[in-house]
Amino acid sequence: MTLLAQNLLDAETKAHEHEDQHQSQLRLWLRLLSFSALVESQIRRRLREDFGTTLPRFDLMAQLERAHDGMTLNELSKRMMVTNGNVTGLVERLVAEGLVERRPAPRDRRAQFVRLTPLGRGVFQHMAGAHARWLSVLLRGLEEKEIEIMMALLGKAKLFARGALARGELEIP
Amino acid sequence: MTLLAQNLLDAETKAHEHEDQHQSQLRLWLRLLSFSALVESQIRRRLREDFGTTLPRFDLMAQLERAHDGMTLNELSKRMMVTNGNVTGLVERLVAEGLVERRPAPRDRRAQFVRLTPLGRGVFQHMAGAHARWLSVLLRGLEEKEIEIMMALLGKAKLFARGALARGELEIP
DNA sequence: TGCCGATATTTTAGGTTTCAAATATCGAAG
DNA sequence: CTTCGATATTTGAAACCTAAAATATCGGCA
Repeated sequence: MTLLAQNLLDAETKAHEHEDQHQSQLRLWLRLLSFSALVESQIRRRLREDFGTTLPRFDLMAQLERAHDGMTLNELSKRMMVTNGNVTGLVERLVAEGLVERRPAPRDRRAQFVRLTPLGRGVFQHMAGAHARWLSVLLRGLEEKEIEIMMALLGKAKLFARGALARGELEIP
Repeated sequence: MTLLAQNLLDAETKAHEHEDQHQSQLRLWLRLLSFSALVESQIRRRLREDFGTTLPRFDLMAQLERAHDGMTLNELSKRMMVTNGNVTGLVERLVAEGLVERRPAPRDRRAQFVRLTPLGRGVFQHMAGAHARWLSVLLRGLEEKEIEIMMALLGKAKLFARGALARGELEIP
């Protein structure tokens, strides 16, 4: 038997050994997705009905609210975990609505800073309060202790996932 | 003091009483979002690089794979938790790729059944295997026991959220 | 100074998503 | 049988999102 064939067989065996684990991981992922889809759809609906805005716009404003002096588009896209081109369009619309303003970065003529206008800040604070209340309803099922457990597990999972990605474990397996 | 003003004050007091809880619920939600965004972006990338497809297409095929006789577009949109119009377009593209086929529903001329073609079934099984392996890497941080805990907590949270929604607790608060 | 790889942003093309309006059909009540 | 509210789907407009190419600038190095 060739070494390659041996390795393939090993892999096959290993795969079967861990198939149950695969199953439960898949089920967890699907459950997580369906829960977050449920919550997200309600938040989107409420943002639209109550404030005439969208979740991506709210997210962008939430990022800006913490940085009083604003931040660069690039940093914004990293924090929001979306592409640069996406942020360009979002900022465009928020500027058109008067909620956000752009200004050139002081030392770097490639970059520009973007920040909330006073209007934007006021509007956001309203929305953030409502947002927190909606979440308090939608997550009512979990007690404080359970929230802590879940926070810890998600934190651990994320840490390991980042590690695996950094080691390239997801590539060409 | 008017009744309205009294109610508003009560609401205000209540809000402050529960503010810590609000905080932890918000933090949990953000952590859940950031973890699922991380996993999702990797799965999207892998589906594109390895199979030249997208997550929504994969999701649609995954729904169809369980129903051998196919299902109606409406049922599909409910299970995927997306709008009807969305499904129309997705099915259109999958039909064009030869992975899915439509046929009129037997008794209802408004509806049509949609199902995987044999090609679609074969392609999906390949993708599903890879998908499970990616998840096994991305969720490696959680032990079997922890997965069970998280499954239970998510299930509970979802149940309560559905209940709250059914009782209209998210409306005009 | 002038070149060059890296970084910040925009643009382009295609796909995804939503809502609301339009179309077609169903099923039941009169 | 006819009408009418409900259901299944499609269409249209606008937004969101991505990847990849294009543009502009930076910063270091010869």
